[in-house]
Amino acid sequence: MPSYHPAAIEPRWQNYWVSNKTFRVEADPSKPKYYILDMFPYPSGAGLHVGHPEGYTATDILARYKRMRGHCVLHPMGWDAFGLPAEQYAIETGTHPRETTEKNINNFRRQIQMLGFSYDWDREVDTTDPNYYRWTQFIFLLLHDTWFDAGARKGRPISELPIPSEVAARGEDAIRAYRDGKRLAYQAEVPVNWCSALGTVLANEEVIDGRSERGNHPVVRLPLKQWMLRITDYADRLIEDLMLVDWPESIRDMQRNWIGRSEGAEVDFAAIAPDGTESAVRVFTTRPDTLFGATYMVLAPEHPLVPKLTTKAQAAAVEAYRDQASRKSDFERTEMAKVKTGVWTGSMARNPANGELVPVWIADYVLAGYGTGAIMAVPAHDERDFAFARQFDLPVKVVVEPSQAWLDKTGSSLGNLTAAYTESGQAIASGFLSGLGTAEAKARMTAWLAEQGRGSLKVNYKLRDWLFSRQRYWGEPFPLLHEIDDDGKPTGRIEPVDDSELPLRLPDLADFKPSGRPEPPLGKATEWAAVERGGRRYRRELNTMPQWAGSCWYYLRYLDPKNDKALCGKSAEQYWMPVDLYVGGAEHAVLHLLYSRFWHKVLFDRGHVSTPEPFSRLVNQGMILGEMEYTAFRKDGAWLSAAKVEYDGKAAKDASGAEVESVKVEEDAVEKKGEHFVLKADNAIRIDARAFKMSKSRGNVINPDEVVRQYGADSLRLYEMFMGPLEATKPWSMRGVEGVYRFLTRVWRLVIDDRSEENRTSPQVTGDAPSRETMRQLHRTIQRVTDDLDGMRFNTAISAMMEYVNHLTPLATRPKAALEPFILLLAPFAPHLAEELWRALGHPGTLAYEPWPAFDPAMLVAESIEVPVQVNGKIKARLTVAPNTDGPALEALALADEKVREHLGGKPPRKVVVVPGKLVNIVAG
RNA sequence: GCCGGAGUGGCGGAAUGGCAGACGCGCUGGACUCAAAAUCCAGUAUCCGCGAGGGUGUGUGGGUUCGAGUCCCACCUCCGGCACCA
Repeated sequence: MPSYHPAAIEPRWQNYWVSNKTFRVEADPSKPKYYILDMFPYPSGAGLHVGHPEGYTATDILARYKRMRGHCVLHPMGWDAFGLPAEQYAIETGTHPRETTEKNINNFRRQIQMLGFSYDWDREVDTTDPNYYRWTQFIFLLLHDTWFDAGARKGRPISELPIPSEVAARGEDAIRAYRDGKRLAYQAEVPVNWCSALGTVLANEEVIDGRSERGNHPVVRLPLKQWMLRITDYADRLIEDLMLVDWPESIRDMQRNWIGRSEGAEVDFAAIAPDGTESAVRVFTTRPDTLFGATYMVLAPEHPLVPKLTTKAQAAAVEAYRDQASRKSDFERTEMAKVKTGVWTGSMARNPANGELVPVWIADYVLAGYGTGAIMAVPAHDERDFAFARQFDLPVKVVVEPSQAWLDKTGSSLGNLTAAYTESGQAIASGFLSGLGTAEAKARMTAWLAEQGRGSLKVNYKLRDWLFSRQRYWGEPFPLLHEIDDDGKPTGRIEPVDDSELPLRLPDLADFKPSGRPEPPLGKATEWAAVERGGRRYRRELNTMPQWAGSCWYYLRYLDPKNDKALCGKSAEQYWMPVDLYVGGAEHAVLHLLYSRFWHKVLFDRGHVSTPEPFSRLVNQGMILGEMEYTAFRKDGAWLSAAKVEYDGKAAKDASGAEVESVKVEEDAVEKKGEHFVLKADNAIRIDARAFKMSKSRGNVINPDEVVRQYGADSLRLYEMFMGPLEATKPWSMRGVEGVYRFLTRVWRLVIDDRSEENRTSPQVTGDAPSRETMRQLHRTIQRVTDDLDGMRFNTAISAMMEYVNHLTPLATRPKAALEPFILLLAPFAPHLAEELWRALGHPGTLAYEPWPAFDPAMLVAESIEVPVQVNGKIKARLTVAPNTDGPALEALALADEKVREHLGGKPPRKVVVVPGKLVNIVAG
């Protein structure tokens, strides 16, 4: 075979690896383990895009590298295959989601195998396989069986929940209700997104600006009984244990922000209703130190006390406001944030600190779902309250002394603030707090409130409990039974399905069309849903689990995928866990990773896993954009400079908001002038130059099948790694693929005689000893590639190998001893080519477990090195010296240099800085 | 608005505080060829200069240092996330 022909060699090696099970792995306690995991994909109908192989290639390279370094490597792949698209397709065509899913999985598997990844396919998992979701159901039952012991800060079996005697006294049903109220999985009335036009419930991500993503129909919020998971109980541990993992700080930050822990106090205000009765209105504040500055209160429009506190005179206004607020979507409520709205209820409340009466308002800037749904407003020290007070002319009372600098900067005075002062400072006009600093005043006020029985320390979270049920077909059924009475009504008693009956399989449906009512499709499976046990009648839970469920724990199933006694065996778990490296897209930075961590902690508390955190190290691959695009703009046939155009990638508008035409221009019609690209034909016309996210509608999607067909899998792998740092966002370039392909071709020709008809090594490949310089280059390359792999710097590792090939190419002979270690270095990156060349060099079998080449530091020393000499920081001369020349010798050589003396002009230097082996800098007088 | 990340040739990008632009793409010239492709060789930040050579350069402005792409301060732009969470 004369020339490099990936289409011939790649499938052959892929078959070899699969049929020899080259990458099958079993726990081997004599070796160090390495668990390297990819975020498994949702097998969509569109197939793989080039973003998938980016992370997969990085992990594959490391997996192969670690094997060669003698690690026992677990590197599995599977499918996150429940989800909406297959169900939508079923609704439209009647094809069972099972069929669609199977087809898509087969296509994904084919594409992934075509890229030569070294997965252990014996461990493949599929979340829709009953043998898999049997254990998803098991974990749900475990959550249902667990309560969170706040004292011990851990989850414990519900059987260990202490029952208060007054509850016990009320009998079995009371005990049952008490337990149900404490379980980590519980039911609650929660609003869902109901779209009557589509006749279905939608996920949050399917709702955009209060309308359905498909069809743009209105969506209303409708309360429905839902399963919730008590993730908020684990909020503190989820924050604290971020300290245990080696993750990007940005991701940990995002998780902390998402959880949004804030410490403060709950305070009771006594609100006086129009009928004269008092009711406590509880507020949450992080600034109890400013209580003396509270000049009004605000309740969320939905707050339950609103009707009671509304006076007759205000009733109409309040009712109108509440009605208006209820129809606003969350989006509108926040988008309109610039202008604050609200209505006075007509009532007053007593400030517990000073007994003053303050008006009670309702306003939608207070959220019903956070804290207590009510606040004390301190306009002097809170921006939102300040804006509201301005809007409605409410009093502003300063109780924290601003710094003079702040007053100057904002042009404020104590009697007349122009903005809220939100920083800390000394309390003033605050009774017993006056004179204290903010931190101390907070503590003091909280203690005082507690003494008075009017408040207490409180921690709140932005994180809400996890809405865990979906009104969908294609998801895991809940293994729960609702008891029903003789009239067919639920009694409220819920029985878990016995473990021995798992998996609880999804029933087959003939018709996947939505029922038109906000009820789950499983309601149609009447036979399946009706169950009788011990003379009692039950109806199965009809909701299904969200897509997150299966992906929450899949990393555990890989450890022991065939186990039918446990989700994974103890010894496998103890050997392999935790995951050493987890690679995936940043879009899962919060939800998937938070949910997984939560489940893992529950499994940990209940003794199913032995590590507090599942993923020791996390790396996010960057996004791959489409090819660079140059866009010019035209209006009425005349070019318009991009400087005058607003362009979002789709529509272009000029300054007046009128639509303008956007025209794609070729690269060679464009040149760069200063900061911007302009038309070559007319330099006054600026061009928009950008790379966009790949999307079907844009038509800039790169299909990996096509790349492999043209250049081969090794080139695709190499290019994806060569583009730039793994974490960076970077644009695709077909020419770049061609570049690495040429590199691989050069490697091929280094070894194979491409003029011969047969596949034989080039006559230049000899058994000679390599020259000293070649050995130095080889060892330098080994060192660089090894260091770069350890630091996941794939792009520079490839550069190093290219440099080495550039060194070897012009040589008259290519000693085997210089080639073989290099082939091993290349193997993780371009495994098919490396295997082929390894065999051509006379080695039978696979190189997958050959030891990684070691470098000898003694070989790295060059015979001579060049040391630059600077005068006043500018290079003026170069010295060629022995590598070990010491400082004084370098200094003497530098000062003796003719050019240096010229620049010094006979004057003695003021100072000489010598860095041996690096440079000499002479500071002239 | 807040929290992250990033700004380096025509492009992707490289540089433990010590020779800016490695490597690749593109481009230019040359070799090979009847010719082309492929391949190989040489050049390629920018300005001045025929040249030797010299000046300027890592988003902007300041600073620290013998020396700054790298460290510090202020600002600008782009990307990602969050967004009335009291």
